[in-house]
Amino acid sequence: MDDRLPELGDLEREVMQLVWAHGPVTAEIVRERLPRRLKESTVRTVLRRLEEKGYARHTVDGRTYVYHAAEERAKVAAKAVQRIVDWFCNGSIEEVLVGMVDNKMLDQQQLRELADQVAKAKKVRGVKKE
Amino acid sequence: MDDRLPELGDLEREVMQLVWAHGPVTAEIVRERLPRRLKESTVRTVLRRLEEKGYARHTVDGRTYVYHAAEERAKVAAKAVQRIVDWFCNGSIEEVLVGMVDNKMLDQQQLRELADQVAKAKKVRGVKKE
DNA sequence: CCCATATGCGACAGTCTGTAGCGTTACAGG
DNA sequence: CCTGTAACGCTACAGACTGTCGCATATGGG
Repeated sequence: MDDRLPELGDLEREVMQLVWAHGPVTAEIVRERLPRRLKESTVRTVLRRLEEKGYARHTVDGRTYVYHAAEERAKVAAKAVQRIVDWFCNGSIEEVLVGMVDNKMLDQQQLRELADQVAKAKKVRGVKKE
Repeated sequence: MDDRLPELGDLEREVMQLVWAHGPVTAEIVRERLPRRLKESTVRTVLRRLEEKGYARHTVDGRTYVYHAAEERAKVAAKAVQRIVDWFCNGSIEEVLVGMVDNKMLDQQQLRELADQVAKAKKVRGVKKE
């Protein structure tokens, strides 16, 4: 439940982005959407690795594999951030936020708004899982 | 001013952690502090690569190299987080925070406190840079 | 002036990633 | 029922990155 997903390469990340963006996709769909033109086998290999790494799963439709994300994008991002925090800041999220403010990546007001938005978002979704 | 530092391997990260923790350090110091016992040359290679990657710098004391962090730990962490956000959330930090709340990595109250702490921290340090 | 020592360089194996060819298997139509 | 086509997984392979060193070289201190 708290598995550490392996990191992704550039292409792998691009593909995952597509998987997240457009719902379930086939290798062919991914291939079409990708900027660079790759061979089908290449795309399929990436998809397979993505599944091995735990980022995606597939179901079978006829003889076609349909891939869908194994975890929500936000969740994966959150885990990645968590890892960064653990590595560089002894788990202190605060330190990172401070660093971001220092770095002009966001300011206090923005941060405060985020706190509100998050609270709101949670309320809207309700007690989703439980 | 907004350079993307390359990612670090496990050992490299451990070493950087030491550089950040104890002020300027020599290869020997790092070697002693490291859990696993490595050869001096190994440590020096890592330090050199760290410098090549832009994470550290060195000054010379007699015939000894003294390494010190090129950038604050919090700043590097912030950049790393920023990259994650760009990759997975189209730059929406909010989405990540929501994900972290969802994942029970932190709750709204905590987030609100963070906002306060950050604001406070900034005030304490004053208008440092500018 | 010489030696001990700290340095950089080059090397090497193991792993990860991008990229793809190929043999195999399984629907779909004749 | 047989066969062609299409989708699949497997294996491969070169290039980068990393962890680990050994070694020839340069240099400061006594």
